[in-house]
Amino acid sequence: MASGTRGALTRDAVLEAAAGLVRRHGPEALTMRGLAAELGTAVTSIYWHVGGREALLDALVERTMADLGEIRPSGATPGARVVSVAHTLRRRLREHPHLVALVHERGLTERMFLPAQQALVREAHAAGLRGARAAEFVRAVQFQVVGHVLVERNRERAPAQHPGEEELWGAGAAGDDPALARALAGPVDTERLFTTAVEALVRALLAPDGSDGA
Amino acid sequence: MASGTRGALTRDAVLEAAAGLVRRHGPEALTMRGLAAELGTAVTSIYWHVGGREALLDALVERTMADLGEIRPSGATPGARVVSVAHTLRRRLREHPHLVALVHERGLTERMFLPAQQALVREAHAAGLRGARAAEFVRAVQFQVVGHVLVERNRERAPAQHPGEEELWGAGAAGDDPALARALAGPVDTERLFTTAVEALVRALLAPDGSDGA
DNA sequence: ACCTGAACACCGTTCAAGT
DNA sequence: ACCTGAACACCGTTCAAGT
Repeated sequence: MASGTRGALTRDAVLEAAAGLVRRHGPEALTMRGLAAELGTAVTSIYWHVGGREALLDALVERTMADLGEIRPSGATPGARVVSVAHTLRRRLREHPHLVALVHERGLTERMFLPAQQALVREAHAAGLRGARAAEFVRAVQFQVVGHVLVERNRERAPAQHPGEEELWGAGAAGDDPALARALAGPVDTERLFTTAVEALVRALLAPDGSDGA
Repeated sequence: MASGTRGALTRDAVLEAAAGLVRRHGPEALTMRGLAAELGTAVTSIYWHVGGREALLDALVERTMADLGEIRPSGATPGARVVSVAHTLRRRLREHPHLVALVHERGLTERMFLPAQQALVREAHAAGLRGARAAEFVRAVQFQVVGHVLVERNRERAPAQHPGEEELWGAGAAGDDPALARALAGPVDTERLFTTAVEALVRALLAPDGSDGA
């Protein structure tokens, strides 16, 4: 069991082992005692190197968030580049399935978005938005992307829901629109939905005639 | 301490006491032993009436979700009515601060939105959308609203973030747009942001010329 | 049918003691 | 400086026993 690198225990070795545990079995499987067993050391050694469980999870989030890296927009128009930033962030977050929940529990969703924020500001300026309008645009995209990822992760974890949409839209409950009933009863194409929503939001907020101009 | 209604212990009395504990101190404060103490009964009696902790939380979510009630749209146009549905759902969820996290943990965010779904389908039809297009519209609004509430709740729980937007946008980091730097460094008007985002999404998706029409 | 105490198998954390 | 075992104060859950 003790897969720890023999020799002196280091803070990094503890974090590495903890990250592995979380990656393989989720955050709830990370117990101080289990981690110590995996490292072949005493529980209390972990406290010496990284502190308690909370500090350990903090360090883990920090470490994973750091290698999300910077985000390079691509596309011809500001709108297209904003959409590309959204897609990149979503993809990166999906590569670390447990991170999202961990970050959410810690109230760090805001920080999660920081690397993307500068890029979005540049695009907002390029699209002619400035000041408070630009800030609101950046925030709207941020809430949209992070919110979508949270909801998406959520429904992946709980595939069967009762009573769910299937039952609700099973019969001819949708008046005279069977195609709609079928669509709502079936699974969601979250990738497509994400694209649709982000594109719609960007289109509306970058339109020359915003609804709250003045 | 024992605030329990004297006499026979009922499933309802247990749920009532549990709901009070969660409302006052949050879900993590709900322990089987603490609840038993509050009820002036043995821990194991709770197991007889409602089952374990997981079943207890399930019942609590069920019960709170039930009194979210149906949603009546208001407004002159379909677009305005959709926005009103979004606002109503957001307001109701904010009245039960702990519910959102509880529902999220249980993977029930989808169910949370069911009462609003029928109303949205009606408005989609009224706006001329049908079939898959209408379904996608409903889903987009659903993800938007629930996602926003999740992010909003999250940042309320963790007001101080380091390094946060304040530091990032403190200096003249935003090129030549001090108004934007100030806006991004300051707090978020989530209510206004919610309105802006929902209105933008609805405007774009209900526009006669959608970007992905056939 | 309803309620009980005791016991089991876990937790995270602290602390005094070792080297 | 680093690591240890023992102990503390909790958990949720099960079970055999009571009435």
